[in-house]
Amino acid sequence: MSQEQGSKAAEGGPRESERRRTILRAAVDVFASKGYHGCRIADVAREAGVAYGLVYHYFKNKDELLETVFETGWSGFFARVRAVAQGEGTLEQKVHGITTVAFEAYRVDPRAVKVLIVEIARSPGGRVNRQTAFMDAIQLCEEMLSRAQAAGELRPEVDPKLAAALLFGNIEMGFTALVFGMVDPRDPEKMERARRQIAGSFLYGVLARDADPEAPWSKDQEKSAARSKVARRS
Amino acid sequence: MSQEQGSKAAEGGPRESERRRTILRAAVDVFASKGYHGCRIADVAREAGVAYGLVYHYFKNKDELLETVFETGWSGFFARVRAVAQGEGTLEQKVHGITTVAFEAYRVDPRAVKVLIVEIARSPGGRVNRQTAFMDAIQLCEEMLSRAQAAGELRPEVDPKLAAALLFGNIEMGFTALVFGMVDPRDPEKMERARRQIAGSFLYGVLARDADPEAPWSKDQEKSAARSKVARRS
Amino acid sequence: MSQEQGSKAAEGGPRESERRRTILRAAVDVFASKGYHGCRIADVAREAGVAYGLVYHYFKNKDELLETVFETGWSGFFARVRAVAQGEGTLEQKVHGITTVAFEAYRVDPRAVKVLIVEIARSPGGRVNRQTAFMDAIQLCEEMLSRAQAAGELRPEVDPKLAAALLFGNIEMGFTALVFGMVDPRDPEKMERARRQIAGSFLYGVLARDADPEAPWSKDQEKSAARSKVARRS
Amino acid sequence: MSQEQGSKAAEGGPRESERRRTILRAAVDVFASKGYHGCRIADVAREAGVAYGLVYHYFKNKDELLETVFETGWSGFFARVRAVAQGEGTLEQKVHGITTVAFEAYRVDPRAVKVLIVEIARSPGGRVNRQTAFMDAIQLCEEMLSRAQAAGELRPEVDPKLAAALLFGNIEMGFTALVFGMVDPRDPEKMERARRQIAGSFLYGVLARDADPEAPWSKDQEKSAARSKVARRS
DNA sequence: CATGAATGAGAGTTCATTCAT
DNA sequence: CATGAATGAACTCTCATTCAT
Repeated sequence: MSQEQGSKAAEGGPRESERRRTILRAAVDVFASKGYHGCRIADVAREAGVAYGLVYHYFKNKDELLETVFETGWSGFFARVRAVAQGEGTLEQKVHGITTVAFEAYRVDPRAVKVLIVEIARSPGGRVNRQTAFMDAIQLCEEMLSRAQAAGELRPEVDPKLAAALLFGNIEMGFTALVFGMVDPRDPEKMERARRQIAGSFLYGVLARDADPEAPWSKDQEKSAARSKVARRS
Repeated sequence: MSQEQGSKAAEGGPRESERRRTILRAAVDVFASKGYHGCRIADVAREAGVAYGLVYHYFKNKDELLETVFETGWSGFFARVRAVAQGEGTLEQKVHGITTVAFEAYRVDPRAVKVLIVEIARSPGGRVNRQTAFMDAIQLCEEMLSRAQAAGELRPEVDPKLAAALLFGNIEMGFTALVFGMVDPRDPEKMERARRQIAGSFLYGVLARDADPEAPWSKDQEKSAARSKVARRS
Repeated sequence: MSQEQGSKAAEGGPRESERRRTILRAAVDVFASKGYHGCRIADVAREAGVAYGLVYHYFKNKDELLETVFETGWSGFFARVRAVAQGEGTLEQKVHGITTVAFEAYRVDPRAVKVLIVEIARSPGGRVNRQTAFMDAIQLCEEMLSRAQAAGELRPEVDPKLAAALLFGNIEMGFTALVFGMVDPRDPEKMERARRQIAGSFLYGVLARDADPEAPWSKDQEKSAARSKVARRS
Repeated sequence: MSQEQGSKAAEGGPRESERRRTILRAAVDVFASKGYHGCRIADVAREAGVAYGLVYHYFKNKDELLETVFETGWSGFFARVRAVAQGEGTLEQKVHGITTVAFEAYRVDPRAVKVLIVEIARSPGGRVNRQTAFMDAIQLCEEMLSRAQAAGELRPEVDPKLAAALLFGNIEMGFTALVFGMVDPRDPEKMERARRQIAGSFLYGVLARDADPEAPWSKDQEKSAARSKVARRS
């Protein structure tokens, strides 16, 4: 997706038209603030500072524009989640890794995340792509959880599919809390605490509890901090 | 809601117009299947089997119709949640009660819940009411959690507001899983297991663990099941 | 029009239903304040304090309602104008009489006059009745003027038809001045002065001047004629 | 207006869109024949030979279209009237000038005048502009008459404001007579005679009568009658 | 590439009119 | 007589999409 280098412009333009990206960027912003249905192509064009006929040079129609916004935003997120889910580490590490990916995405581009969450993930009658994509992520985590379960990290009575859904439910609710202004996104410490609570809450609910007498996010910050990122299992 | 007797004002007083309820019901169904933006007033009218203009006899405009769908659905849900949150019982019982209320609502009228979740709770630029209502519920739970925290039921380092949000995040994601077809709503046992996982997952994450060494979904099912306040039928 | 003694009840009901008159009255008021097109039947009904289905008991449709408002208001006015125009007296007396009738009508029921002037006399594509009625009045005055012309009261070169139209033009503009608030209708003296100026202005323009050899506004007729800037043809 | 050359901005600068003018022209015609309320935007579009939506490309809504029709027609008329009223000449010359401006406007574009008179000047609940504009013209003439009165041209007992209103009342009634078909607009001579009767009628009513100390409609009819203005040719 | 005028189907809303009670 | 729920045609306005320049 990012390698569209074959420039159509003759001289030597880089991968993707500058204009196209401008429009995409504008679309993210406008969708985020007014919603997909609440905005007009003209709004996107104005935000991008181009004539609105130009939008149709780069995108077949409004829906494809939304689709592209989705792809662009989602593919990066998905790739990072997959890297974590299929990489090395304990389940705990992976869960913290996934939440970190999510929160980082929000920090970098909250608007894009908002569009993903609000406009796309739940749009009724959504195109196949979107539902599929969302399911893909859950599927990915389900597999991760199944492997963990097989390895004894996850309690056997937990349903991996539902647990995967809940993981994203937690993440999404965290975002919602951000979007609704319940947490100040500019306070890194609060953000990190929220993230840890989300990951921790999930983990407590599903982790096998054979060997961990300790509190998830005990007063002993060092300890808990140490746990989050790196993982350790005594 | 279930007593549709023939006469207009036979037994229960003046009530609400039969037709008005028919339209409201149709609106719920149409919104649920095609989304607010994707449906036309004509669809609602056809679904209700009434003339186009009659919708406007009972509702000022499309938006007020949505608003009313919201109020109608939400107020009942909210009242039940409040009864549980402000009633008697341990935090654990209450959390199980709240999730039970939510799942019961879904069982009774999945379409209405879908509209609440998909169309309203997240609609961008939503009317004050909707956002407020959602916040109200979280506020309610926050207070419940604060009291529990003061009583030592909740670990002190947990942020009640965020925890309240996460509780609803869990519930909502459970619904989403249902809506997306990940759990078959007609299988009561699966439903109950999902509910218990959601409640349990949340509780594990926040409960003080001095007094309850036991797992919520331990083998000893009777106990935890018994706690489920609302929908238990011993 | 003024003898509405009868009771509404069946036993001794006179000519017209009480309710019907109430509705008619309301129609006059509503038409006067919001215009024919700007109001709904519901407005008339509300103003009259009746259910709006009732309007259709007494009037076939909205247009007939307007028509009736017109007839009711116009017939009285027309009858009085005719009495003056076809009665005894000099042309001067008659003209003063006609203006007096008009101003009196305004004093008694300004709203009705406003409807007559604003809504009916000039409505485009008006029904035959309305135009006819207006023309009838002009016709009436034309005949009056023709007789006066034959009697030497009117200068021979004056066109009676145009003069008749101008008479009503003067009257109407006087009303317009009232409607627009340029003259306070509650000041009888000002009203009378306005009326006299209107009648006088008209009379000056058309009366025969047997004994006035002098030019109206300059001794030198040629000169003044020559002054007519644009359209003069020496 | 008459130079419809092919190119968009060939000779006269940027101007106004050709299409916009076409639509405006069509609006005048349609309003004139069916009235503002009686016509649909579709009628205007069809008359103009353009697509429905284009009307909304150039005008915000139906009301703005009417407003623009008004401005366009009125501003030209008003400017000409002002040029006369504030220019050089005797009161008599000016009054003749003003009536000439009005009749000329009718000759050039009777439809536009009809819309001005029938649809706008009297529309109930009209926008500020319209009423204001009408008042402006009367105000203009009132000032003209006041100056004339100070100069002794106007009889002192005449109220300039009312007289100004009556002048326009006369003019307007002349138009009405034309609109109603009482005078054939294609007969220049009849038109001119009507115009002169209107101007003369007004002048007789208000001009100072240096040689006539008597009341306008005194008992001494002969004298006052003598002043008839319209058509005498010594 | 870029522009924005032009198109027209579609949707929300109004309201005159009917009719069962 | 009286009521107001019910009907649906008509109309305004929007906006995605096309296309000539």
